[in-house]
Amino acid sequence: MDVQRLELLRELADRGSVTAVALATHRTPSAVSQQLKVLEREAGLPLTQRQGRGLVLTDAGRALARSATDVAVSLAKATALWDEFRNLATGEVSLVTFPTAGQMLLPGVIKHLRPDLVLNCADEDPELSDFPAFTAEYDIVLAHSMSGQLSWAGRGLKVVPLMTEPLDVGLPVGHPLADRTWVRPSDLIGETWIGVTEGYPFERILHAIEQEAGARLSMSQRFADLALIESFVIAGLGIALVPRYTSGGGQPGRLVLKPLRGIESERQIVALMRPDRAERLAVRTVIESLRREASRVQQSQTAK
Amino acid sequence: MDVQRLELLRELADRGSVTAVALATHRTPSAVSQQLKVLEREAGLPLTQRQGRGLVLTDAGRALARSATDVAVSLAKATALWDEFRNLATGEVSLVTFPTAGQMLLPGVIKHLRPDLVLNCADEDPELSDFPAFTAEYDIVLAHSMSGQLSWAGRGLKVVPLMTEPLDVGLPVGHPLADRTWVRPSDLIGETWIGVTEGYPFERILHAIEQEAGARLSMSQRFADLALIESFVIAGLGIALVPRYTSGGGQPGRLVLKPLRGIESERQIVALMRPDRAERLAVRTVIESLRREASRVQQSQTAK
DNA sequence: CACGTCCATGTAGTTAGCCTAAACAGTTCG
DNA sequence: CGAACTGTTTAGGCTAACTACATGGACGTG
Repeated sequence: MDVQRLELLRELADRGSVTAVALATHRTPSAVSQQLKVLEREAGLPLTQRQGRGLVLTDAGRALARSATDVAVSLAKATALWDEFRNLATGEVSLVTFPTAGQMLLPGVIKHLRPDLVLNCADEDPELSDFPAFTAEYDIVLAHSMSGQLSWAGRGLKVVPLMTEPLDVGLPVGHPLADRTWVRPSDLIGETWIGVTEGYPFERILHAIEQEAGARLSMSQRFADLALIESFVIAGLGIALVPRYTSGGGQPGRLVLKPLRGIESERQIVALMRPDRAERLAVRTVIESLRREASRVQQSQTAK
Repeated sequence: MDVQRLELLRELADRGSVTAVALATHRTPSAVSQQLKVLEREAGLPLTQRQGRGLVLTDAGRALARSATDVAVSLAKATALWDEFRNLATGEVSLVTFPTAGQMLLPGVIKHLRPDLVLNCADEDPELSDFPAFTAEYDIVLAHSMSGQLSWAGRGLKVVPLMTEPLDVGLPVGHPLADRTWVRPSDLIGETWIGVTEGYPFERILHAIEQEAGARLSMSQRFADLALIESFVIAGLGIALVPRYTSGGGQPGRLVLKPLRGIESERQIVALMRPDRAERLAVRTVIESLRREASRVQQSQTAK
């Protein structure tokens, strides 16, 4: 019933290997192994079992790891409480984001943060990696999903919605649809598309357009980087689905955005966290700042 | 943010002195003092302050102690969970009761308990001592209160209602009211009463009778022990307010119970626990058994 | 099929942290 | 004023968790 040992079990559940846990907790694998063994003896039933050269949790181990999370949460609440008493939301907070969200939100957030609260940011390509898994490494993970679709439910992570961003159709100036105020799926038949990489969330909306319009879209290129996609659109090589608030920043006036009607076309930007980390005062402060910044961006954009 | 230290702070909040904490946790006062000092240094703000020769918590200390309870609860839940996995509700559970509840419930409970779950019982006089305070010493505290009146709210204790027991008017055989099916407050004017000790919960109902009947009751004796009261009633020295399910056991047929109408005359029997202890599997098992036994008693009595 | 690699886990030695013991200091009361 | 309480300090021992190193399976490869 030792908390440190429970925490180790929890880390094992999250990271999947003794070595990874050891690395993350600044210990030798031997120390981790020993402590887990003690925990197992205390529990009186096997919590782990070998699988190949690795180690996996048993059902009992997983259940215990889950309740270890509750312990970690209440402990984090306690430390947050006394941070509030001293009212200093200080310390370091780490964050990963996908590029567009970082570009849209982070500069504003960092500008308004107290100097003694350092926010360490990094970016990752959302389609290359399992974003929820980053919650083991980073305090805050900015991720996006299509509306309604909660791809990271049930993992026991805390999900804080920050904003919903419409996805518009990006056109080059002079395009036949460029003087419309909005477009429908049926308008888009026959166009050449600059697509996103396979598996990217935008993909679903393109499929929805195909279903609605009753025709397949021709997809000439597939890119992950938004700026690259835009440059292709501007060059007249095709049209693309782009997030409204983060598009056209590089070459203003040369890219035309048209709202898409007849289909729900938006993405949700959320913050993902391990529940215990979400309780930290410094983390909560950053989240609050993110929410403010997000609504500020949304306000200023809809005002246009 | 060490759990053991938080636990110590919590104990200090509950018990009020370093020595008491040391005694309860099988340590020397020195050890407790040192750990509290470390905690205070970690917290960065004073958690305790001297008062006379004793020690009291500051506001911050109390707040931290409260969140320490949450930690203790989640930890207890974790250990309970793994006890469930091994499904052995084993170990020791301690319990205090006031005499009548113990007489009514405990034999039946202990009879149905697994032999490897030892229940250590004790009784205390409810008016002599602060019952909620016993939760520091015992896992389960059986207490009673008048209906509606929750004298132990807000202390952060877990309260589990077990049963409500009517309080009847006890009469000697041959008493003028003995052939009635029930009595009203106005019927009781002019009687001599055998009362309970000052401050006892029954007191409130006697006052309510006085208010309803519009006259003061004459109280000749004041006892705490029920059997003593009954013997006085049987001897014709007065009438008394007695709990229905636990009266007349000693000398059956010589005491007559009459329901009291026109006034709510009942007491609630509840179990009081520290919230963390309430989570222990063994404790939960005992509580469940108490509830079953209570409803069994209530069933068999109302069937008469 | 032997070899290197990658895991997890034993073993021995070191160290850090928590405890006891005993002396000390402030407060209350007879 | 001293006896009997409080809680605190200091010194020192012991437990327990860590590191370093060695061991033993499991996987992939030349």
